[in-house]
Amino acid sequence: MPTSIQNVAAQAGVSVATVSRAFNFPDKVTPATRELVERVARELGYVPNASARTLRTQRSRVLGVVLPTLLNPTFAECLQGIAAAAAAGGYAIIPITSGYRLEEEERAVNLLLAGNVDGLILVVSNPSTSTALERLRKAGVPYVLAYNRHPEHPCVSVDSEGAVADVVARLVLLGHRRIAMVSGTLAASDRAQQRYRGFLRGMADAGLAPPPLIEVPFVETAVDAIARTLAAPDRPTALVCSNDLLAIRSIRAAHLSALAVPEALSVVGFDGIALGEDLTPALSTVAQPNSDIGRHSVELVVQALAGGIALEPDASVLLPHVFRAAESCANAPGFA
Amino acid sequence: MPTSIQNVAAQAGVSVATVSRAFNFPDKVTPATRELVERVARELGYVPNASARTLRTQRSRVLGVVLPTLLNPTFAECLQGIAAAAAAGGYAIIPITSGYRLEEEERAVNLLLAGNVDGLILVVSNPSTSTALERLRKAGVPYVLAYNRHPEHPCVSVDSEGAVADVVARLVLLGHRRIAMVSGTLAASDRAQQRYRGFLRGMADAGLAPPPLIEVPFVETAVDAIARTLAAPDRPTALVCSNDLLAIRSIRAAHLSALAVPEALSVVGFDGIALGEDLTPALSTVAQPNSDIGRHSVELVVQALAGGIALEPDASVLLPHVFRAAESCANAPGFA
DNA sequence: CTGTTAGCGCTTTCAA
DNA sequence: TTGAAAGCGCTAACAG
Repeated sequence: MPTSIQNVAAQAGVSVATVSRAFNFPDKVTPATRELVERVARELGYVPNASARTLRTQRSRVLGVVLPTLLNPTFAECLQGIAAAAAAGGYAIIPITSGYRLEEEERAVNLLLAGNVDGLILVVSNPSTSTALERLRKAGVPYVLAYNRHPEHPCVSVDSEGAVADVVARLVLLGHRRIAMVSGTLAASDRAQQRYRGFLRGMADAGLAPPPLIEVPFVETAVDAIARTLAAPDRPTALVCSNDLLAIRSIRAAHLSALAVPEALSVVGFDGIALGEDLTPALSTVAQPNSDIGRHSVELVVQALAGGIALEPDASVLLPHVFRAAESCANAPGFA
Repeated sequence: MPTSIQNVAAQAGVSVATVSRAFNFPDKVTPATRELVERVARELGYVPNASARTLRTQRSRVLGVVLPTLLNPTFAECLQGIAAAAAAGGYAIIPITSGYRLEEEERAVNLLLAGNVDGLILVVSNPSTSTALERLRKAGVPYVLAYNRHPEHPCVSVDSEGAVADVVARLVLLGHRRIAMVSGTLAASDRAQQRYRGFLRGMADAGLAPPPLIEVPFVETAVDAIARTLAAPDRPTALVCSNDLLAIRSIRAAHLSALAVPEALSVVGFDGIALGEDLTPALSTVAQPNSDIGRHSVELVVQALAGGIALEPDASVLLPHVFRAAESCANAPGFA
């Protein structure tokens, strides 16, 4: 039975307005009154009712977060950053996962909007095809996309395309010529598309013909699919993976194919999940500042909220990534 | 500018009560009225205001979740189960991470309570020392502990102690005699304590003297600490790890010590994170039904909520675990 | 079956 | 500096 402001007021012998002020504008009441109210409130275990406050002020001080999944540590790390920044700004968060499904993204946005969130951070499958974003814009609720990149939306991301092109260039320098890319379903993610584009560009820049993309729709069959490619006589000597989880599965596929990593096969990931550094072999990867992406996203919407201004696409920011060179990547076999 | 029930009523030419009924008790209005209301609501993009509803009904249909961290896939997997079960029961969730810190656990509970959650699922460091639980019980909000195990609280967990004792027995059967345990700070987690107890029991049952616990307080130094133990001439031939993340680091430590896993060193984890199956070597581990633990926890509090009854400690349930035999564990060196 | 109305707990003018 | 009172959007008696 939560105590209400009424009880505190009665017990303290002041009006509810005074109790409210004592909490929200401590300077607008006499120090004596304030202390009295605070003491009584503490004694009664009074906690302001968030719903009532939200209803009255039309601000919930809650941020909604829509993520594909928490099972990929990338997003878990990002969420950690979001949570920290939100807390620092006096906001609570309510995260919902969409499982990379469009209708779930929409459901999540609806749920969050109904829940009176003041703003949203979201990672969508593909901004171009997202119906949820349209609804969001119409609702007039500030939002920013994390990881996604799109000219019509405010985004916090890294240059995925450039990063992968660089990776290819590095591999070429290490003597690799047969370089293949491993990706999840391209259609399901704008990031996968950007990364693949970077792969194609990198190969073109090196004057190499890109082999067919190894597209693995289901994680369950990923290892098999990759192993199949590794069984070919002209198998690649290096695999560029669209994310770290795929890189880990690539390493497993190599193992099952009796190929040593990195001696017989180099593997490079993308994301920079913390776990990658503890693996054996340690994962070479394009490390994104996952936590910062979250933090920065929050800061953008909090600023918009504070200023009462809309968030425009030109608020977008590209955060720096770094290539984390580690054991899973080395010279091509036979390369001096 | 979210449309209110008033607007829908006016536009449809009915009273607000009718609109409310059309949404909450569709059978209590004429089909014609219901369709009219639904159509108008859709046209106006009406979404019921959650805060107003909560304020009025005193039920938020929101469950609070307190977890140590999402960076450990164990809890991310559990949260996935929680989210699914909550959604199925018509509840939203708001998860908060506590970073294994007591004061954060308390902060989280306070925040959640202020946020009007109807019930809570929590994973605390140690139920015995948790001040948050006392506050919770007093608040009269139904809650259940996940993973924790304590006679005075309703808990959903596995028999950690028995599981580890079994692991030791298995290792002994494989010829291992020098078996050591790797754990995080014992004081920080009741699970770590239970698992260690299981280790001691397993060793005692086998008539073996347990070597000192390898306690690694900080993840950053875990690999070094473990490697140090592996450098000793009477180094263990098997490592029982209190969780999968430690097992992964143990494998890395072995690698840095030029010890092959499992040929020179067997490593067994605990938790059963999905990733473990894709690693090389694939992780031997005590697999907990992480998702089910979450699901089951939710079901307990939802039932309590529905029945209006308190949740007693005797509602606790022990879920089955399975030993997942995989590549990281094998015969002791030289054992036929 | 439908409408009127009180009030959930809080903030915020407006007066005193 | 403080208090009285209106009202945020909704649901649930209670009437009709």
